[in-house]
Amino acid sequence: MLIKKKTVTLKDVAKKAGVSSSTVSRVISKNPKISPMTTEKVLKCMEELGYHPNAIARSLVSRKAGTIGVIMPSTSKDALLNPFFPEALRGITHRASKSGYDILLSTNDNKNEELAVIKKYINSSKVDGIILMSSEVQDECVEYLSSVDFPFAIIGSPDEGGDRINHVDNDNYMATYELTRYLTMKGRKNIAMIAGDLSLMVTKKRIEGFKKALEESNLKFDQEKVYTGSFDEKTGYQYASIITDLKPIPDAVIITDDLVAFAAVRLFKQLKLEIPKDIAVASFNNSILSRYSNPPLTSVDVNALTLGEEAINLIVRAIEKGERGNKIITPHIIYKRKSTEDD
Amino acid sequence: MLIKKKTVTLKDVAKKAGVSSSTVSRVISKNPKISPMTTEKVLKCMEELGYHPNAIARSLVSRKAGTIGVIMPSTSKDALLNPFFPEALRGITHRASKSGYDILLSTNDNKNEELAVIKKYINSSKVDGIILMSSEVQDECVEYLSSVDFPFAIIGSPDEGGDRINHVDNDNYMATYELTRYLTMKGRKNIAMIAGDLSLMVTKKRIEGFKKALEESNLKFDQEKVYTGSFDEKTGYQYASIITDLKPIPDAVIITDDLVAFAAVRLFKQLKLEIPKDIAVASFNNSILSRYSNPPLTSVDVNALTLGEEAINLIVRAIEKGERGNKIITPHIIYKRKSTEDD
DNA sequence: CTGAAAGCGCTTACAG
DNA sequence: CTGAAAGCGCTTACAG
Repeated sequence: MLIKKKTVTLKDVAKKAGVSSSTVSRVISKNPKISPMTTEKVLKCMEELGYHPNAIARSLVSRKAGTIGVIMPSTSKDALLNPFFPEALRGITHRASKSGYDILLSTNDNKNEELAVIKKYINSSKVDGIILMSSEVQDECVEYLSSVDFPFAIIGSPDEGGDRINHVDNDNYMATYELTRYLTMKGRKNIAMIAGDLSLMVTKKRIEGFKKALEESNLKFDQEKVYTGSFDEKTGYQYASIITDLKPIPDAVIITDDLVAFAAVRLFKQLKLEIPKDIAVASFNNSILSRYSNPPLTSVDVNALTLGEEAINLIVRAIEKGERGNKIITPHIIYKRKSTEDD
Repeated sequence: MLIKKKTVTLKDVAKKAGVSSSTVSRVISKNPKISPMTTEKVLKCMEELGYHPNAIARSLVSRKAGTIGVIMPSTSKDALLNPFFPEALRGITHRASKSGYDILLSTNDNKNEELAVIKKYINSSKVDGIILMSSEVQDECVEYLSSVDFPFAIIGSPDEGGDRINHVDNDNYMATYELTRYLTMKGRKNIAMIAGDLSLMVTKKRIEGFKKALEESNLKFDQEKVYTGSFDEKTGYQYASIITDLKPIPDAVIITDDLVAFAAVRLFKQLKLEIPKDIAVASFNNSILSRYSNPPLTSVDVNALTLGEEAINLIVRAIEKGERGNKIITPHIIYKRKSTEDD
């Protein structure tokens, strides 16, 4: 058994400094009413005793946990393999610490569990606010958080009630519109799309942007050529092989994740399709994979780091000022690479 | 301004149930002395009032935060891009929630900040224990945690004092030994190594294993052919080009990260070297990259998920039973793929 | 500018 | 099996 060092409390400091607890407390919270002399004396005693305020005790009385809960999506087990999440997480932790908050991280296996975690965090008063790293169509977690009016922010877009829900997102509609238009300008006329999980808001938006761009290019939007399903390696192969079975084979494909695109590219190459000559490939996330692919892939950088940082800005305002319905659109960048550039 | 719903406290439940606070508290903590009748009555009142115990208040009196701090390494900015970390994180959060702990996550930009975060966590009583996701030679964070005897565990190996420090690791020495021996059995006689950051313990161990295997194979260990430096894309290109400038060019190279290996492979191919005929490539982490590479890369799977889970097991025992110096070795698997198999 | 007192929401010996 | 009381380490009106 280890010898438990008696913890130094505010009281000890007060006694040593010959002042009241109130005064010490005020020095800690930098209350300007305390005289410089007293402040200095107290500070010195704190130093000498090695005193550190107990965050738990402060939380109890101030009713602020000083903590933000971050909920990783349950959608896909390999979600964390997608560099989007770690990158956004980095933005979150970084900005949070600057804003004086700690991050409570949770992963979960399914939506029920996700909701349970959220309720636990809220009911136990462990967090002051919550960030949802993704949102689904008809997301029950979003609905719950809205219904109890607990401070929260979404990375992504809510299905509905966007004017009441804090969220930060790229303009996925516009990004996909631009990407598609770029392909049509390059002369592509038969464009397929591997769009991701249809229960995700992002998927919905991207398909809309895709559709709009085709229409404006006087190309037919063919629902049959929009493939939806979970994001993983298999998906890439699977849909890519369906696509190559089409007659005629599409001359371009937009894929909503580099990982999936990478897998698709491999199949195309196995089938001796030349990229971009026979089929152009454009994807999202601009991960290292897209740069390392052969040929390098044109990809939309969604700037996950910024999304994470802005999510913290939103949640802090929600917590400290009660703000709701703030919306931030962060810029995306289309990196044009060999996979779509034939010249 | 939102109407602040008065929070339901234990007292409210007590009043409604017509019992004392003590009794309600005992029901919460499932104290077996409370009669079934009373328990039921209290439970019913809790239900009806929508009562949930306040974790902060419990923490204050029980002196347990119910939280484990996880420190991401500061070594490399793109550390989170390496799938090792997200994967380990998933193991951590998953097992932690099963053990009744929440995870406080921190990233930081440098070692000083890392130490500052650790001190903050400890001094403010926000965490019951700390997991370090990597360890350096002469790691000041390890030294600090040891000196104050705060419960902590390392994913990786400590530089010294291993018998007093809880840690979970692969046998990196053995893994690299095996990998090297495998290459020598395949007839490779001139093996180089891109070993990673020399300040990391893992680098040290792997180099030792490499050396040992060469000696046992009666091959000369040439310090000149062990390249150390930070883990990033550039490193791959850089050292790969140094290697290809050697005369004769090595017939195999071991690279301690898939990402770096991937970059190296690209350069080899640009220089028209055939893999594995001219140069075999073996790496670590078995990320998706290694499978997607052309040719697919032989890679050591370190099983990051398990490392994360075991780290929680260690820290929980450290917190709840005061255990120190526990050591867990988790198995690695060498996935042999085309990049080393010529036949 | 400073202090005494009450209280944040719980737990835990102690007593019965 | 249950309750009254003290206390965890802080903050914050209130009073001066």
